[in-house]
Amino acid sequence: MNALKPRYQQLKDLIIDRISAGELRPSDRVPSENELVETMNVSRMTANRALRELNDEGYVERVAGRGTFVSDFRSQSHLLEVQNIADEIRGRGHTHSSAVVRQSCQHARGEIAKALHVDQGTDVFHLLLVHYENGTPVQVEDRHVLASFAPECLEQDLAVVTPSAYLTSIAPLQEAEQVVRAAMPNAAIRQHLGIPEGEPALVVIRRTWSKGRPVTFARLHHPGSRYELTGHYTPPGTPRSTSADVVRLETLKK
Amino acid sequence: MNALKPRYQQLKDLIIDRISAGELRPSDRVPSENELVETMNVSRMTANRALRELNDEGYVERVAGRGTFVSDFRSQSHLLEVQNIADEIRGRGHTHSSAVVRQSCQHARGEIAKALHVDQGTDVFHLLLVHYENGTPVQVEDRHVLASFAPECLEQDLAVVTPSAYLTSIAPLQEAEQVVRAAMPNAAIRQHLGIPEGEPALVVIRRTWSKGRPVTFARLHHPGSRYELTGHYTPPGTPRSTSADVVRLETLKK
DNA sequence: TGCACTAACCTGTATATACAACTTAGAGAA
DNA sequence: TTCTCTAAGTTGTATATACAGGTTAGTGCA
Repeated sequence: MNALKPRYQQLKDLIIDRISAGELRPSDRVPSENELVETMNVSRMTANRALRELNDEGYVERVAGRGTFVSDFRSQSHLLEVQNIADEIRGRGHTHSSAVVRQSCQHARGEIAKALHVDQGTDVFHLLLVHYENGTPVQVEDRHVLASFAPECLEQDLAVVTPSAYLTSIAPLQEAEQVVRAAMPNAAIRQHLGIPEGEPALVVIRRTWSKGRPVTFARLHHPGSRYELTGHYTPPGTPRSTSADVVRLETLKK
Repeated sequence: MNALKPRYQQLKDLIIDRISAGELRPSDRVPSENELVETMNVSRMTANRALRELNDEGYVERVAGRGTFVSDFRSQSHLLEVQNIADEIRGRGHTHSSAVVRQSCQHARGEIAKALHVDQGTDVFHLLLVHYENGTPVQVEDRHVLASFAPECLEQDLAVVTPSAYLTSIAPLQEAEQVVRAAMPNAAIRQHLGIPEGEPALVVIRRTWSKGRPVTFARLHHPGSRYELTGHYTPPGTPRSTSADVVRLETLKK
């Protein structure tokens, strides 16, 4: 029953776990092939395969003659791939945490009412959270939710279950619309993100539909210096291979 | 000099070429490891690595006991409108024009060489253009093209046929990778875009693949105050999750 | 006929070995 | 001191070998 994983996969898991646990940090040295041969009792080719695949998947970078080093994950997420920032961060093996700044009921007005296709004065919940990756702020989530769609929204502990996780648990999303902008954040946003004046923010404005109507409208501010969106398009070749190969166009550790 | 590729890479290229040429069609059987051992004069482990990586990259699917088969990837190319800003602008009923600032041959180094997967010093063409919508600058295109991919690049009048239009006329694109960032542009970029100091830029960094290798690397700067990216996402029961949903991305003038 | 079994494939993994190329620390010479 | 060169360690690749397990066609028995 317990299908034993291949040895090379066990090695990969072991190293990924150590990275996830923070035991190995970006640019730290990963045990060399020969060290793995001795400590893990495998052949060098098996250790080579484990480290090579971790390199292909972006977890580590290998330099002939020097060694293998933990990649400096730069925050990135997939364009148009609507996903939970908590999952995104955890998918990088990092720790997600968040703080709830505001969680209240308001009457929709102006832009919000228009975006949600409701009359002025309709009840909406206003949520303001800061999301942290390994303790560093990476997103300010300023979200409005149609109260009739998620009536128990104010009772949720949104620091534990993120708004988008909670909302998708209520009903599947049908459609999402995103706008990406570069903008100068105001002082409040700057303070939440811990960025200096003059640094731009990457702003994602997202509307999500469920049951045929828009149910939530969110402004997501990210620090321009620490966050980027990646998109990937493949007509004929290479559908799979997780996040694979392609993504690294930055990160030389200096 | 022509650094000889590893044997396993030669095998991969060979099979990709046969797929690209239509000689091997989806669900066709690919030569088995043992057949490659005999016909290509390699060891089985080398053939195994080639086929295994092709599997990881989605070109083929392998079934233990049965064999290796060309993946059934679906029909081609949307994204082309994304590739060409001239079409996007004209699609809005506006007038596109562009000015060529630089069109020269350089030796790849640092980030460029890394992004294009070539050695330092490899010939690349450097193109710098400014694109205008109704006379207003909307994009600075800073592009590097593998010289071996587009040897006649310097003879083109890129103000008439945009670089991306010219490149797609040479060979179909296999894959595109995009990164979106918010950043403060330098003085040169600011001047080209006609924006004041302190205004952020929305930067799209795009790499495109053809014939299995990255062939061009472009940085596209847009004025943050006048440009945004919009995307649309629908999660219908698309069996192919990874590719199709990430596709539609269009620029909109505010 | 119908069925079970087997032989011949195939992929998946693991090991031992070998050589090449690269990097760096340190020994040793000027 | 400063420079050069070497030795050790590292990754990258290639091969030969071995065994496990999945799949299929075909043999041969009932």
